[in-house]
Amino acid sequence: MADRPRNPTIIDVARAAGVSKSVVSRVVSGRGSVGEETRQRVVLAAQELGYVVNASARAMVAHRTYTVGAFVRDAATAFYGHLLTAMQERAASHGYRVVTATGSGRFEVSDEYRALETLAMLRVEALIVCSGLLPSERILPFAARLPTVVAGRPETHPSITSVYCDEEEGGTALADHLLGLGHRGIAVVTVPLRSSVTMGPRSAAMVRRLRERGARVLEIEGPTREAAGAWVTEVLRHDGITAVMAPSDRHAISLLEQLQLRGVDVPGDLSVTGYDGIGDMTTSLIGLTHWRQPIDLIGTRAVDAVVQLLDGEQPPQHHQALPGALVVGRTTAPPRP
Amino acid sequence: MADRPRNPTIIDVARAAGVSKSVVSRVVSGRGSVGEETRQRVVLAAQELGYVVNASARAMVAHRTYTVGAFVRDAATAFYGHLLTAMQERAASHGYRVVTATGSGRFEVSDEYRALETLAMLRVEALIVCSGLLPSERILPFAARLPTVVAGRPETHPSITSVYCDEEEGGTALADHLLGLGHRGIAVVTVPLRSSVTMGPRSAAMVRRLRERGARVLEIEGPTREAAGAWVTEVLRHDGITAVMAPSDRHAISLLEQLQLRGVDVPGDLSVTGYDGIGDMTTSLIGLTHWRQPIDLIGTRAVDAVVQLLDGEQPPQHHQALPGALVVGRTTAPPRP
DNA sequence: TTGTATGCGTTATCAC
DNA sequence: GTGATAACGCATACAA
Repeated sequence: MADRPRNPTIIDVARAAGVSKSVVSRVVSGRGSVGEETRQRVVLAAQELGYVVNASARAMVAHRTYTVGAFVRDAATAFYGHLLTAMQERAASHGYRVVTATGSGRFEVSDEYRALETLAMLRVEALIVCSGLLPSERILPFAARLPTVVAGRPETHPSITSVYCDEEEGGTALADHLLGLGHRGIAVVTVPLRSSVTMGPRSAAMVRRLRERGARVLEIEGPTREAAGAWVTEVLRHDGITAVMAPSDRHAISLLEQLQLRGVDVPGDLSVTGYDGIGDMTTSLIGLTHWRQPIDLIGTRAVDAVVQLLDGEQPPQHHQALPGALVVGRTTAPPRP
Repeated sequence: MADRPRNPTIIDVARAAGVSKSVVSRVVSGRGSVGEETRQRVVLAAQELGYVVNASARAMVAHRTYTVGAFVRDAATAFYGHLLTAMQERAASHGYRVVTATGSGRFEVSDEYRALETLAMLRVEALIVCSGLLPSERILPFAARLPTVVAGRPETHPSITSVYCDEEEGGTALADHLLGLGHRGIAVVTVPLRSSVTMGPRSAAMVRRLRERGARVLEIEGPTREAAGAWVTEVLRHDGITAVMAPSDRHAISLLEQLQLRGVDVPGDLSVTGYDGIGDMTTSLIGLTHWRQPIDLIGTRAVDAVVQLLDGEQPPQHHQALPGALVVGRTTAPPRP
């Protein structure tokens, strides 16, 4: 860094106002009492000098940073972007800042560790983990030292607080929707649990429900969206498949693209469902039938839980499952007779 | 915050390792020399105690935070979400952290001020401003105290560095594309400059170019995407309009939705263009013809510029205009004869 | 109400 | 190579 003028300190302000630094400290922090006239002088002096409190110095003596750390896997996706915004906003209303540690979209284990360590260096007072990939075991060591809540994904570990939208419910509802339309042969693009603790359970729930109710299920393992072409090939190879369930809206979009390329009519030839309901792709334009997660609510509740934890209270529930909603669009219809 | 065990300090580590705190400081910071054997003992002790450096304390004495502040208007939009991610990643590779100040989507002036002040409290070493709304005059006071670069929007002020994708070029290219297809009556959804310094110039460029080349232009002022229905009404009221240009992809999507509702065929009855090329909506599924901004590049270049400024160098160019690209999709076609 | 003194955790400058 | 010691900017208990 090039040489730059030193930032003014309370001492500079004190000198300018002709008082002691204690007085300045009191007026800028708002604690303790100062004469109204003195206060005026100090405020004025501070303004003239362009004084701004030094958060580091304050943190040192206060042993507090009023900061919560958000570990986000990929802020570039609409889901996490929204979540982040909701959390920032809510945290601010509680008097906390949110500092984000986000990774290269795809965290390596070492990156992930570095990210968490950075948060620790910053002395964040609590942690909000937003990542469908990070397994619980890797979170536990941090949860042991810091109030930690997991947002946007199911979590059952007793020592971790969580806020999420029930994946079981969503997967089941979508399955029921298709069954209700009369579909009996349904393909499900599944994601292994180890790849995502959100998409894993939801696709598993879809499969389970469909089987429960006697449908024929074609499972297609589809961890990466790039393989959508292969999924379609697989689906078309089997007779009697009249619907495809994707584990996320983005997966569904990729699917729709491929179907479009091959001239497969949706929902005429094939019904398609998504999952999430975030962003622009599920708008009326595409009309994707999907399960909608209450993303803003997840964000605010996660922050609320963290704040309660910080206040030494116990959040109302250890694991908060928020209600989602089935949104029926135009990509699902009864199968062709 | 509930009472929590104090974090271990170098003193704790020193005691555990049987050395002075100076030694510990040297091994954790990597400066100065220590005996290999001693180092081992210290590293071990640090690990056992779960020691992590305190960034605040370090910042106090070092007068550096290795942190750059990003002021982002709305991280929930795909554009800023991507930008943020790109910046984080690049900054990390330079050894800097990015702390984000983002607002309620729609900043009030006071929020905006508070956000910037928060960044100042944190003693960010530089500022990256990503907001199409914040006028230059409001940035100048900060630019005077901190190396500042504006990312993702045109900027001509001599004391502000900027990295962006030329709005003139994009608007012009899209206009030329439509003219080349044979359109002669074209509606442009414009945004006033005061609402957005990105969308303002680009829509102005569209209008200018179309007029230059003799087309009939219908200007529709459309600051909010919610009014898309009204735009369509306006367009349909005029005879001979065969194309509509939107100031962003999201505007274009809203437009397409409304056109779909009214049964207007795109591109048969009407061609439509967007702008940005971020997110999922411009995928082949929708096939929106648009101008694509090199968003990742904007992010990395902005960070590079900031780092150079920090190093006391002058960035190669004060105002870096990065090349975008015309992406022709399926929402534009020659007008019906 | 105001001022003084102390300590927060770290790095840097010295002696040793 | 190692260990005291002095800042850094602020809050606070205490004295005035």
